[in-house]
Amino acid sequence: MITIKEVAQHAGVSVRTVSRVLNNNPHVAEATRNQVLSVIQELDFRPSAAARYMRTGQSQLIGFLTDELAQNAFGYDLIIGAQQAAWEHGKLLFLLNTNNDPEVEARAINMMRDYQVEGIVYATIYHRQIKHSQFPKDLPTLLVNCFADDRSLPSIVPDEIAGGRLATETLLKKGHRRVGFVSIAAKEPAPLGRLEGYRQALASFDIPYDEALVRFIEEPFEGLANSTYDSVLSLLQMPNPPTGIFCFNDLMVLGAYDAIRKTSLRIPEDVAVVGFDNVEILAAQVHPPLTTVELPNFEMGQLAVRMLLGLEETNRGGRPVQHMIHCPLIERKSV
Amino acid sequence: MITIKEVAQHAGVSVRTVSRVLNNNPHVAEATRNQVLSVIQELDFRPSAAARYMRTGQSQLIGFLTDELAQNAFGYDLIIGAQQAAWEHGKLLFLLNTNNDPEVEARAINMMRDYQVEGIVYATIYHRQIKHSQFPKDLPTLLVNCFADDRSLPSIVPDEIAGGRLATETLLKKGHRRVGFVSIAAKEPAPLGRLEGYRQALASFDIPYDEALVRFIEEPFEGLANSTYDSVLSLLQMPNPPTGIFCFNDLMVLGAYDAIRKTSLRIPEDVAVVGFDNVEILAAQVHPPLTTVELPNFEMGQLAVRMLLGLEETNRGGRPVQHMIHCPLIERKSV
DNA sequence: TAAACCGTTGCCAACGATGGCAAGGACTGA
DNA sequence: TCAGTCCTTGCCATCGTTGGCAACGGTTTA
Repeated sequence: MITIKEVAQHAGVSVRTVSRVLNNNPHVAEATRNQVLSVIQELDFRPSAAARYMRTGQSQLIGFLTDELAQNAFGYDLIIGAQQAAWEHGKLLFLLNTNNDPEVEARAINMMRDYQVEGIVYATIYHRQIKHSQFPKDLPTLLVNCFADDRSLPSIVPDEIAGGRLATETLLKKGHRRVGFVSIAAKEPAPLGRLEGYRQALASFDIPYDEALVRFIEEPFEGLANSTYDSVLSLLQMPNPPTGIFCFNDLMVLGAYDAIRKTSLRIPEDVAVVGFDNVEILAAQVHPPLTTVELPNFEMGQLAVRMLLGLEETNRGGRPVQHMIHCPLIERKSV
Repeated sequence: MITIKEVAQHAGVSVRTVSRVLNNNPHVAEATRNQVLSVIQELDFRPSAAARYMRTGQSQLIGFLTDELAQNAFGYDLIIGAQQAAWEHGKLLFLLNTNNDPEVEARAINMMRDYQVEGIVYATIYHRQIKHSQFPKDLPTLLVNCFADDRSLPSIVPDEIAGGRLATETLLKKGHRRVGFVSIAAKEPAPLGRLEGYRQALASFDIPYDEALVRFIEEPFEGLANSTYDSVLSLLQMPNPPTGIFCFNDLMVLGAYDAIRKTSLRIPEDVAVVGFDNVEILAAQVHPPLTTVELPNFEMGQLAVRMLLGLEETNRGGRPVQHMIHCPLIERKSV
């Protein structure tokens, strides 16, 4: 391994001067700088990040902690967004997937501290509440897709209500007056919020909420698409069936499509469908391509890192910012 | 930040002794060790990885480089597998996604060198050949899902031929004698290998290869499921249609299922389907659940790290090992 | 009784980089 | 001509940790 000392020797200057060149210090004669630069190139020298950190206290590292997120297709864009933002600012990302095991999580946080990460992004796969106490107080922490029980940490979460409203309104605006909603039976922000959005949208069109049009799939959620098939089928077999269906997520749309085709109805002519999440390999590949509300994972990851680096506001009125991210509509062909 | 010096002061011993405790050096009296340990706990001291590296030259870091892999749902298991193996040996993973941009890739490798990673795992999304020259010769490198043009680097790739054979045999064993194959028109190891496996399986059952039963989808591959729909439909409308269909990947199965249902045939009673990749959110969720050949991404990631750490053979007869990973069949309900 | 030995401990240099400080040379202005 | 200034450069301490070496007191051995 080449060191700064060797570079100095080869260039016939002191170590201090090489250091100055490395750090773009103006107090170096142009000729000296070029000389050093060429030696650096020639020797293929790269300063040791560890040694640099020792002096400066800047590790340039960001810890990225996930529960089960990284195991799942849904969240990968989040990591990529975070990585890109980090990269743009010369930072590197440490990725650790804890599989939602508290013990692993504690060990992961310790490891990150060992490497003196400048901050931690903690991202969860499902929008949920977490305990703030698991994070060290002395380390900047940013939550994505989750929020602290006492709101003591800045967080970024999707605006589920607005998203649910948008999905429903998309159907209502096309003239659908009987709109079904297939969701999951869980007391979590996502199903709760999207349902609330669904109700708000109906209300804004002066349509009464009809609970016969709403189906909640119970746990376990393994065969989710399959359960959705049953739910949608029962919806379509009602005497006054819905002409538009809002699915809680894109995965469920697989089942919904099957059910609609089973009844020989056409999409979108007879029944329009709107999804949620915009998982590309589902939404863009099903037939017809799915109109869905996007969970802007890439942007959320990007914003998380930017906030962590202090490039965005993280405090408003003395309280950590709780960002609500707008989920845009991705129009394809199912409405 | 607490340092070893402060621990030493609090414990009333020398820095050297604390270091010995930290490194489980036997030359410490039991009482002293306990005393130091309790101070460490009390102060919540963690040794600085950077300082430690400075002395020992062991960064405990592994670079994980991906082309577009991390952007795609297909490959995340690979990353999780690698991470878990690294974790088990006290190593940390640096994740960098280069988006297949050579410039970013070069910069990423440099960054990893800055942090003195002990080795690099380079994983690609599609099985392909890469140039060995982009990697530094002085850094252990392991290729996953790809191989070096001159085979100068150890690599781990799926056994496409055996996988294709397994998929096809699964159909043949159930009595299907007319087996269609829908693939992509690309001169890459995956389509080439799986086709070869398909031919071998037919041959072993004494069935002549009939090119009318094989369809190749041309680029671009955006609407892949949709193109598959057309291909499968044309296959089923042949005078002597296949009763079993092998799809190059699980994504294409979405289109295949649609086409089969369109012709009012049942799966698997009238037409059996086998996929490839075992992408959970597709294979386990379509109806009926898909029997498919698994691309064992988790195991490949795990093996990559183990090989990099020297826990597995990386050289045989003076040549870098080129591992062929067996792809097992995941039986569900489509055959 | 002295030498050898053992277990335990501490001093100090080293890893590779940075930054404060000072010094050398060239130039300016009086 | 000389002091003052500016530009450029080098010396050296420092960051937190580890490991070689030496020293210490106490015990065993010849």
